[in-house]
This record gives sequence, structure tokens and C-alpha cells, in this order.
Amino acid sequence: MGKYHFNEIEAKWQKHWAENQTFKAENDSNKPKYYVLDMFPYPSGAGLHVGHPLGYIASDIYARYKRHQGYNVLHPQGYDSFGLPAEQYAIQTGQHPAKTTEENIARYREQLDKIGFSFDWSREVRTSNPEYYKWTQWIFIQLFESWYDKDLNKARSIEELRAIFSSEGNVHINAVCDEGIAHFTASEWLGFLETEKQEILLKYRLTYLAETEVNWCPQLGTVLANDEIVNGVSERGGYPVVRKKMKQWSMRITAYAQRLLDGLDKIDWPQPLKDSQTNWIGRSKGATVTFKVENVPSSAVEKSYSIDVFTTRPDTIFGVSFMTLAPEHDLVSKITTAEQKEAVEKYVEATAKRSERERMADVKTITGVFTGAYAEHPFTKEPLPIWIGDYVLAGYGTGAVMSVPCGDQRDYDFAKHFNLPIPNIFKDADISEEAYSDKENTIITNSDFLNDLNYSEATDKIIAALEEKGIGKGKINYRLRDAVFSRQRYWGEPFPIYYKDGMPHVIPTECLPLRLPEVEKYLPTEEGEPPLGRADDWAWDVEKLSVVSCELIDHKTVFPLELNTMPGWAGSSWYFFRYMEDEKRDEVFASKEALNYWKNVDLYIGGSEHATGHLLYSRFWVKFMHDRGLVPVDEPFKKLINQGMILGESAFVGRYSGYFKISVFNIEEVEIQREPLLKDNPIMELISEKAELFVSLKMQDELKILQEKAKIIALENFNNKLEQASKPSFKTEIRIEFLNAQLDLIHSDVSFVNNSNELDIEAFKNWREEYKNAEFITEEDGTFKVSREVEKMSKSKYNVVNPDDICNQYGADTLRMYEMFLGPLEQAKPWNTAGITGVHGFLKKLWKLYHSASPNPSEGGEQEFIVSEDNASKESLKTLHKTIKKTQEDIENFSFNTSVSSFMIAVNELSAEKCNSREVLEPLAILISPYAPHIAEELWEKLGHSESISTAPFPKFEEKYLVESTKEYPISFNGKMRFTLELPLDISKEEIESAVMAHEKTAQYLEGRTPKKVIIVPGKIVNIVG
RNA sequence: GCUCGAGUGGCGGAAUUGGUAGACGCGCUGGAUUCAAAAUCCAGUUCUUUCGGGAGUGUGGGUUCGAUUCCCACCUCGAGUACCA
Repeated sequence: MGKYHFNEIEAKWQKHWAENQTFKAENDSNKPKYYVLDMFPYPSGAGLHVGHPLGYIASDIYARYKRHQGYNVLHPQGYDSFGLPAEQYAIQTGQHPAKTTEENIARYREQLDKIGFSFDWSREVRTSNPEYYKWTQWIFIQLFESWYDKDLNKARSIEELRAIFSSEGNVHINAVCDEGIAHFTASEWLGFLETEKQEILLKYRLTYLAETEVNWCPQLGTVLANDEIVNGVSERGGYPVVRKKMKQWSMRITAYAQRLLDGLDKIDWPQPLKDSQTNWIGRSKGATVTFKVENVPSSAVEKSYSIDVFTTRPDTIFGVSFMTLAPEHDLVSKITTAEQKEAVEKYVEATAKRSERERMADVKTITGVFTGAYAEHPFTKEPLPIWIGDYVLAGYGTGAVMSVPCGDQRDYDFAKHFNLPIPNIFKDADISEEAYSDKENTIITNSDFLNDLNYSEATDKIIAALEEKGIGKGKINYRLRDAVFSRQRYWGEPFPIYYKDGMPHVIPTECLPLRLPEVEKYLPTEEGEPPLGRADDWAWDVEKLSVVSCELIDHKTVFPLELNTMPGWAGSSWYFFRYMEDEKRDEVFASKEALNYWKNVDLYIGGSEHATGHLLYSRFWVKFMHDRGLVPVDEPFKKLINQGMILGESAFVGRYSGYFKISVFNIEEVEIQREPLLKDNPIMELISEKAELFVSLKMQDELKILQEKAKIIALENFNNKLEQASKPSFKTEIRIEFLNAQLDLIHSDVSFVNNSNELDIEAFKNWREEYKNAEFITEEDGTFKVSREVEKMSKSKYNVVNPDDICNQYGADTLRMYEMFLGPLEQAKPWNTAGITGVHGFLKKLWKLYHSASPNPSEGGEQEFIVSEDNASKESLKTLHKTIKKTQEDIENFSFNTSVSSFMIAVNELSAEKCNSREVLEPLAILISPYAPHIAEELWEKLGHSESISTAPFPKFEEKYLVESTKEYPISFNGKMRFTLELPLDISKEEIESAVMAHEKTAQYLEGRTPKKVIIVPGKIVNIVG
């Protein structure tokens, strides 16, 4: 073998690596550890396109580099295999989602294997495997058995909470829990029934059951989390989402809001990603204030109510002129007066019906209604009318605001719209057009004891006053909501929960996994229960400790099981720990030894779309697991890199569709059933069907040609129709008149188009039935050209490029290098297959470097492998060491595109130098091996090594080979480079100056002037000013 | 609207601390080799020019001997977010 037969080489090494488990990570090693992870792929039915492996290639290069650096590298891969698409497919086809998931995974694996990744497949995980979700359920139970102690600022066991309740009741408990839990003493607690105790405990658990306002998606038949909704419609499928109250499992992630925020400072993540988590958590500092509702004689119940509000501007409290409640606010029905009842109820009903999307679509329309009730200003005692309005969100703060129209634009707009007073409490502020919301330059006035104070002084003073009066206090508020954890779906983890007396109970951990039951259909039941409601055997027998038939439910020993399943993020919130364990997977989710050895993920690569989903939830779970002593770390991913999207270059075929008026005349005047047919009146007039014609790019402006051609098609179609019908018995003439036309561009599959944008017309015709007989107008040279446009790579745009095809045609090493060569990892960039020949040519050149220049007849006419043991030239060594330095720096900065360039430069230089010495070529193979591992292994073997190149030590950079004695100085005049001058590096500034001044070109550029100044930076530049 | 990021040849992009703008690759042009094609190799390729030179990194200003790089204002594109009190 002498030519670069990449297909053979790659198949050979992929087989070798698999058979020898070359990349198996050791849990017991003297080497330092390094953990490189890719974001969990969901195995979709469409398979991989060239955009998907981008991040995997980058992480693989880094993993291989770290192995060369002497690290014990963990670089695993697996599948986030529960999820909506498989279930939607199951609903449509009746196929079990496990089956399609299996098939999709097989296809993914096949594609991944072709690219030559150094994954340790022995540690693969799949979230839908019972052996895996057993532990997801187990972690859920840990959450259920935990509560959050605000004083210790960590999660603790529920057993400890019970102990506290038994000894001192709940009065001194400072926990993150439901609102409005009644106080009880220890003896009261001990007197409660078990069901009552469970009811109370549920309000403290980190995962709890509650009636919540959720995002219901009727088309998907499930609720969605906030991060699963994009622009008011579902992320998957784009279906509308409405608000609905449902009993749901929730996760008390809000307990961790501050720690999730603080933790961001400790991790090396891209700033935009941190920003979006910061915004999502949405911390704001302010105060809660309680407003008393004035007793209204005509209201339904005569009782004293109060409204709590949260405000970030307590300093503006003297500017309050009314109160606004969210329509969903509990108090609305209680305080509304009889006169306003009808209007209020109508309004509440109307807003409930509006979907999220509608609400978002019209932010501008101001709506609201007066309740008839008044609140009392806590300081001035003025009555404040209480309104409801849907600009106040039920889910944020307390669902009520103190409206300060002079300082808040929304309050201002509302006040203007309903003619409410707008008192001004800002000194020298103009509020005639809009609210004055500047915090920094504000001086408060008309505000009693706050007069003449600025924002921060006034805020401190008012909070002190509120606290003294006991009607408010300083408070930090978060936008982050508790995460809804129930999904009304089949293809997810079952909750290890059964219901006794309406209270949830966990099934014993030794009975896990609680396996997903079989159902005959994947749809909700007629009663609207989730698909698990269709299972025959879905009840828990507490004596037999097993799942039994639903018919046996007696609520004494056999109880119904939970029908919801967990959301997609359950399994992906802890999977990175599972990879750490390789032997004791049956006993633990991951052993202490494994967790302590691998700690956290050192490098995590994936897309930025998971910013507020997976990446927030997994941080939450890890912090929780850390609190409960389950893992030693409190952040999962130390360093994170977002890879940019690879975009597709869609191909567009021009389609001209013209319409004609076709009129049929008879030529002879004949009588048909006594009706004379007259020559000059048409016997028939019709508008032609669209005459479709495909037009090559440069012909698209040739309207005359297009019209002519389209006319022929229209006529042909007409004649065919006429022939199929009965032919008239008289002579006819057809006249045709052009009406109008349009040219549109339609997607063609990019596989029909070559690198010169020429369409394979035959392939295009065979693509669709309706194109079979289509007509094509080509360029003058007979080719048909398409236009190109960069779009997202997607099946529906027919611009998907398959990595398998690239591997077959150019090889995996070429694919890997080219993906890196396209541009910076983090940036979005278009894929253009045409450019791939450059890196492919580079690999061929690299191969040649290790082989004889001319074919050797004794080698069957092929080039012979030739590497000499002679010393390399000075230039070659310089090339090598320059490349070592650059490659190392580039990999460490994740600048993979530039190191591919530097390899090209190195190979170009070494080829020119005719270098073939082992001293240079051996280290060169190692340098390139992270990028192009197959060719590197092959050359390594030819160089006489029997061990894999993958653990060969990375070449050591030595400065001495780069030391120069002279420098080609750029000589600038007023900052413009004019010529260069080679000078020794060891001469003084003065010597440089005299050498430059003595140069003939200097005089030429000075044109007789005397320089004002000569700037000399030794080793860099010379700049002459004047 | 707010937050963040980015604007450099025909294209993807390079220039790591302010120091020769356009590395490397694609494409294009010309040439060698070949019966021919593929492959390979060589030369050229920012624009403009009266062939001396001149202009040039989104726009306008500033700092500097010197700015793609730093500062100010603006324009355009992309991403995220969306009444958060």
C-alpha cells in the first residue's frame, strides 16, 4: 500500500480501537484525570447531519490531546432516549417507542463510529433503560425525602424535619415551603393523623404535589415547562399553549435561586450563557408592603383583608395612586363590590381564555376593571382604588402591585387609559408624556419624611419605617419559578409513587426500578388521564411489594400508582455521574470512589439552546445531591463551550409558471343542432393551467424565451386534454394569449447539485412524480444552474449533508479536519462541501511526506514508505517546533481552525524542504493525531510502533529551534509600511537608526525632509515621523 | 424594548500583549504534465491606477509615532428574552 487509501485505513483502525478497547478509561490510575463530555444527544429518527458532530469532533480532539499529555481521560457517550418525538411517532404508527428508539440509536451509533471518535463505549448510558431510570427514580425519592433549611442554607432529610416537629412544632422552622402553612406546636403535631402529617410534610418536600397554573398544550396532550415554550408555542411541534390549573409534581428549584446565581462566578462558562441564566433567575431587590383593604359594606364577605405587594421601588410609596391585582389573584372574588361583580367576573373569564400567545401578541392593549374596593395607604391613609389588570402577572411576586404611575411606565399607561390620578413625587421631573423611571438621578419630593432624599437613602429609610410599623420589610425576589415535573405522557420515567388516602407515598427503594407498564395505545384515556391510565397492571401492593392489576385496588393494601411520568430533563440532570461508574452500576448510581476520582466534568461541549433548561436543572440537582452528601461537587460542569451551528447552503431552482388564455375558434361556419357557430366568436375560452417550467439561474430574466416556452407547454397540455376528450368534428383554430406569470424559487435537494452549482436534471426529475415530465431551460452551455442561500440545516429545506457520505468520499479524517477548519468553534458558519478538497489535499500531501516521490516498480508501481534516520535540517526543525508551539496554544484556546492552518503550513514547508527524517516526521504524526487519528495511527505503525499513537507523549516544544539572528524590519513612514530591511537582532537602537537612515529608500521617502522623530521597537518595527 | 455577540477580499476565515492587514483553504485566471480526463505541480489573485503611486478592516469622530485591535457616538446583522412591579 502506497497511496493514501483512506477507506481501508479508517476501517482498519476503527476496528482495532474497538477490539482493543483503546479508549477505555480506568477508574484506578496514577495519571491525573480529565473528564470531557458532549451534551447528551437525543437519538432522533433523522440521523446525524454534518452539524451534529462539530462539538463531538472538538471534544474528541481535546480528549485525544489530553491523552497525549499523560491524562487518564474519561470521554463517554450515550443517549437521552426518553422524549416526545418517539412517542408522537408511536401514537401515529402504534410502534412501541422503545423499538423506534432502539433503531434510532443503532443508526446514530453507526454514524458516530464512522467518524473515529475516542469514546469509551463501555460506559454508555440510555435514560430509557430500566437499569438507568432506576436511579433517576431513586434520586426523585431523595428529593421527596428532603426539605430546604434556610438557616443552614442546605437541603436536609425529612426525618430531621419530623424530629423537629415532634420536639418543637414548626414555629422556629425557617424553610423554603408553600405559602401560608399554619403554625402548630409539638403536641399538636403528635396529635395529628398520619394523613394530616403527610399533608403538612408535602408542603416542605423539595418535590411536592400542588395545584399549579401550568402551560397546557392540548395538541401534545401534556404540560410544558417555561423553557419548553418558544414564542408562546411548544418548542417541539409549534403547537399553541394555554394556561390551565392542574395537580402536578413540582421541584422546589426556587430554594436554590441564590446559590444557582452565586455558583456562576465559580464556573468557566461563556458570558452569554451565564447572562441568560442570570436573567432567567431574575433576582430583584426591593420590599414587600402590606396594604389594608378598607371594609366595603357591599362586598360579599365582611372581613378584613390585606394585599401584599412586592416592589423594587419602595422609595416611591408616596406616589401610589391605585392598586392593581392580577385577574387570577385570590382576593379578587372576595373584595369585589356587588356593583362591580358582573364586570369583574366577565373580565376574569375573558383573560383566562386568552392563551399565552394572544397575551403576548397584544402587549399594547390596555385592559382592566375596577373592583369597587379601596385599599388604605399605609402612611397617608388615603383610599386607593383597587383595580385588576392583566398586565400584572399572577406568577410573579405576589400577583399584585402598588401602582406608581409617575415612576413606572406600565402604571402610567394604565392610569392614563382609565383616567386615574398621576401624582408626581420626583423633583424637577417632567411626567407629562411618560413616567420617570431613572433611579440614579432621582430626588424624592411630596413624600413626607422621604423628601429631598435620593433613591438609595429613601429606600433605606422607607424599609426601616415599614419594618418598624410591621407592615413590610426588605425582600429579594426571584423571577425563577418552581419547575413543574409532571408530564401527561407515556415515554418517560414512571414516578415511584402510589396514593394512599389521597397522599403520595414512595415505593421502597429496594423495589426500584418501577418499570414502565405496557399500554395498548399511547394516547390519554377517555377520562383525560395520562396514557399510563390505560395500563392493566398499574397498582402497588404494599404487602407483596410489587406492581399488580388495577382491579385489585382496595385502598387497604393495594393502591393506585401515579399516572404521570417525569419530564425529559429528569434523566439528563445527573447522567454525567453515571459515566463515572463502570463496575458497580447495579449497587449504586455511582460509587463514592468513582465520584471522588472523577469529581466534575472538566470540559462540557454543546449548544447554547440548553441555557435555561438542562444546564440550570442539572446544576440544581447537583447542588441538592451535594447537600445530601451524595456527590462531592456542587457544580457539574467546570468549563463549558458552546459550539456554533453549522448552517446549510440550500439550493434553489427557479420555477416559472405562466398563465395563458386559450381561445378556440372554428374556421368553417357550421350548424350544430341549428345553432350557427360564428367564426369570430370563440366556441371555448379558458385560462390555462399553470405551465411550469424550470429555469436555470442566468436565464431567469429572459422573459421572452420563458413566455414562448411556457406557451408551448400550455398548448401541449391543452391539446392532450382535448385529445382525451372527444374531438370536434369541425376544423378549429386555437389562439393563445399571455396573461401573467411568476417566478419562484423552490428548494432542491442539495445532493442533486455539484460544486459548481449545476443541477443533475435527471436526478431532480426522478425526485418527485410531478417533475417527471417537466421542461428545463438551461444555460447556453447546456448546464442548469441553481441559486444558493444559507439557511439552518434541516430536512425540510433539503440542504442536509450527511457525514456518512463525506466519510465515504473523503474519509473521516478529512471530515474531522474540515469541520474544524470552517471557522471558530463557537461561531455559526455555513457548510460548503466544495471547500473540502483543500483539507483532503492536505492529508494526501501529508501522506506523501512519508513516502517516496516517485513510484517504485518493486512496490507494484506505488510510492514506497521512506523515512530516513538522518538528522533533519535546521529549517525543518524550525517548522516542527513552530508547529508544536502553535498547535499546543491553539488546542488550549479551543482555536481548532487555526491549528489546521498551521498543519497545512508545516506540511507545505516540509514538502518544499524535502524533509523525510524521523526526527521531524514522528513528532508531526503525534501533533496531527488528535485531528486526523486514522492516518496518524497508520503512519505511526509504519514508523515501526506497535502501540497505539493515542498515548504517545505530546512532542516537547523547544525554543532554541526558533531563535533567529536577524529580523526583517518593516520600515514605516508616518505609520505606513514602505519597505523592509533585514538587520541583525543584537544591534542597538542607535545602530538600527543609522542603518535605516543610511538606506537609499529612506532618503527617497523623506523627500528631503528631516525626520522629527524615529521610533524604534527592537525586534518589531521602525517608524519614521516627519 | 432590554441583554449579549458580531461586522475584514468573490467565499470560509487569519492577524494571541496596539507594531508588515488579508495567513491557510475554497473559487477564479494563466501555465506545465496528459491522446484526453482525473490527479498532480508552478505562477497570479483586496480595490484602484496615468504603473510613480493612491485607498482600504460597517459609518463618523477621538487617543497614539503607529489602531482590525483601545475610547465615544451611530448603522446593520445575529442570538437570547419578553408586561418581572
